Amino acid sequence: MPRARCPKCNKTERVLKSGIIRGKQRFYCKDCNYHFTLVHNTRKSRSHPDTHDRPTSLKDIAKAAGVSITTVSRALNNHPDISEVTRHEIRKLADLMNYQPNIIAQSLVNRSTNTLGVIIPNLETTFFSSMLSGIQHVAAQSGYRVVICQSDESHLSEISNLQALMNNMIDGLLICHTLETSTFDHVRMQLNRNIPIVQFYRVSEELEISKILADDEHGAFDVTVNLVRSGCKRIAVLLGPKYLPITGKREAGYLKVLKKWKIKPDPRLIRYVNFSNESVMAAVEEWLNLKPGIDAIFSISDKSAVQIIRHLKSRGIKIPQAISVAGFGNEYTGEIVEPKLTTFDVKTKEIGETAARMLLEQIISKDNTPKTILIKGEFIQRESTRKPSGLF
Amino acid sequence: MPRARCPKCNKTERVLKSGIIRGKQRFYCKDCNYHFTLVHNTRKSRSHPDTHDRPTSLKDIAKAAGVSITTVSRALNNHPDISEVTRHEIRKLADLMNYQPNIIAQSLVNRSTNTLGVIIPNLETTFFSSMLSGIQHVAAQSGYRVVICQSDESHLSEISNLQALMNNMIDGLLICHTLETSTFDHVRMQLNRNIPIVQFYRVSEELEISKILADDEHGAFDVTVNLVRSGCKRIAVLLGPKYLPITGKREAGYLKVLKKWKIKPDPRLIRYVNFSNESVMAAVEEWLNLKPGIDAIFSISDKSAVQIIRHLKSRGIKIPQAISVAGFGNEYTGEIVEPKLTTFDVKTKEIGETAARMLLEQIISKDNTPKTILIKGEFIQRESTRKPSGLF
DNA sequence: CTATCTATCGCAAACGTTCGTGCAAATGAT
DNA sequence: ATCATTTGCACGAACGTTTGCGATAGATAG
Repeated sequence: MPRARCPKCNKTERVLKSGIIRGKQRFYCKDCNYHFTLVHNTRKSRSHPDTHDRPTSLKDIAKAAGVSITTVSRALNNHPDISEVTRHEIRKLADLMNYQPNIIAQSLVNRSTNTLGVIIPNLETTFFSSMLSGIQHVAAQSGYRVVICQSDESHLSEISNLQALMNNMIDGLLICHTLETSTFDHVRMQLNRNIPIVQFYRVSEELEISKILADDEHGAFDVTVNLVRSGCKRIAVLLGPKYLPITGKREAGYLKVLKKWKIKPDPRLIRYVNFSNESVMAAVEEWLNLKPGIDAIFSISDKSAVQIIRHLKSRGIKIPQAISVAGFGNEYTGEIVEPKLTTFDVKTKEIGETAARMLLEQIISKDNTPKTILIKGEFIQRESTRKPSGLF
Repeated sequence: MPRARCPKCNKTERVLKSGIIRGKQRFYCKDCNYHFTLVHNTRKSRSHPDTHDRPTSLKDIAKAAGVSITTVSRALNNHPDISEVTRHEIRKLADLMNYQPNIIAQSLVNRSTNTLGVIIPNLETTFFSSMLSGIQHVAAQSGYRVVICQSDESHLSEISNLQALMNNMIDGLLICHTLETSTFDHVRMQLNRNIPIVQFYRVSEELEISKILADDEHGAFDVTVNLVRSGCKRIAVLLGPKYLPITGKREAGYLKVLKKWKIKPDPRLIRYVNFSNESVMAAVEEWLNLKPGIDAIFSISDKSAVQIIRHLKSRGIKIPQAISVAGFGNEYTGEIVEPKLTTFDVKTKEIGETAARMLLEQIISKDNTPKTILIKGEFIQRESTRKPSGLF
């Protein structure tokens, strides 16, 4: 058994084993009263502390300039305590050594990361990705980074994303809930940390935080009004899940028009679906078999509306002569489909921009009093509905 | 002049001004030999160090459990040095106190952030946002966050985004260059840091880093072959800017088919555009005025192809009877337009997923040897081109 | 019972910043 | 010349972790 050599007295006689620590054999020299293991210098080369390959730090510049770390930091931050000559000298040196501040260290001491978190149901449709685009632009303008999470319309995923993001990583959160999300305890639990949260598009009214919404009620009102004015009397409406505030708002807008025009609402014409193609088509088929036929379909989303148009066309139904179809959202496909889709532009990008601006404002002002902003949309008359006659 | 009171001796007589520091007046008490400013306790309440409103840290748990910070850290990290009882005790306490580790502090000491950076030209089109979606999914599976930057097809924006992201913030970078980007020094400058970079979709061959590409040459080959087989002989092709590798690859695929079928290439049929609608339409108009007319248009992107279809239809040109139109990319709109667009599915989401997987592999293995992966796409025959006769 | 070993914990240094304060030298006022 | 003030810089603590190593009480072997 080759005895270990004590690094202090350089003898081997009085050295004995002293347990195993993290897989390595440890030794103990009775003479020197010294514990040691055989593998050393794991973390950094202690023999030559200069030969690190790390990016240059303030310490490196300080050493090169012959000043303290503090001075370098202050010089680079334009602190008034530093003289013009020193500042200049240090800046030149920092440039030369290609110094880039370590954002992580800055974040640790400043307790802020200049990062916003975004939780969004989906990125593969322009509807949401354009919101994200708006968010990212506004954030970048203010020097904020954006980290994103897709919940994929899964409530559980939303919860885990939320918890992951809120761990000291972000200065504020933007969230657009999934279709599944009907309880909000996971958000409520995070409110005691002092990280502001702003909901956008799909919001919950039971939370006392800021919200950015599309003007769903007015939007649905506008669309329905235009359908009525064009002569439609039996307008079927496709809505989202019943517990979503968006659904309620749109239904309210729709019903308000019927009431104003004294049209008796037919509950069979109001259907709540989960956006899946099957549920949409099932609703449409039922409508088509109704005894007093329908003369218009107002769909929750442009995507469904486009599917409906294709379906009706395949069944030989003329649009808009027999049935008018209107969508909601103003996605690009609505411009491509034939006939071109009448819809309501909810200004998704503007929603994202406004949400980000509000969040940044809350972060900077440190004032978290809840505000709500409605983004006004715009009715877009195209070809899938008849033109209003103007007699009303 | 109200003299300041010394916080030590509580006298005002021997206190004199001592410069201005960070905007605040400083004082000096000759008796106590003590410097002070009037505003105190900015960083934390030093009088009652217990009454912080910070999230619970290891230190808090340590104090509550009566052990050292080290022990708490090790208990929570399942370090073998900690006994079962202690570990249990501490975990229970941590749960109770709602402890969440500070990711920033972890990142600082571990020198890794578990974060990937993505620079992407645009988010408002499904083409790129679905790549991002793929990236995000793969990253999330491995516990990595994703921070995104849009370059908005601006070279300068790409550069500044790149520099901002590379400052210790991310463990690896995924980049898809802008249309403007023809020099790559800004990327080359970052290669000496040991942060792996992977290019995807739009790549540069002059950089020795990993790349994930669509199979442009085969894709263009497949599309062109199908046009030729359907009887087209004068196939106009719309390409991107000449300096993009993608352009070269597609042109090569196109030319290879012509050569194989012994069709003499006509330089007037090959146009390089910058994706703007005007440049596309200008090219189309020139083609339509050519003496021996064209019988097919193969477009760089589905978006342009759809625009071309609408343009040709508005001029009364039958598709595909008079002119076939094929796109590239397989965007959703191609399915909506009439006639439905024949195109090539480049599998954007798969490109994103593969890029993220490769980057993660490089990060974990610490092996940055460049690899290149071609993502195989799929030709999609729809209605905007004639069916191949099968005689060839 | 002694010699050795094991299990379990704590100390303190690092990671790269920012910032309150100390302090000597230069400057200004009388 | 003397004292009051300003200037310019440095020291060291703090942010919340991780981790190498030291230390000790109990266990085990001989």
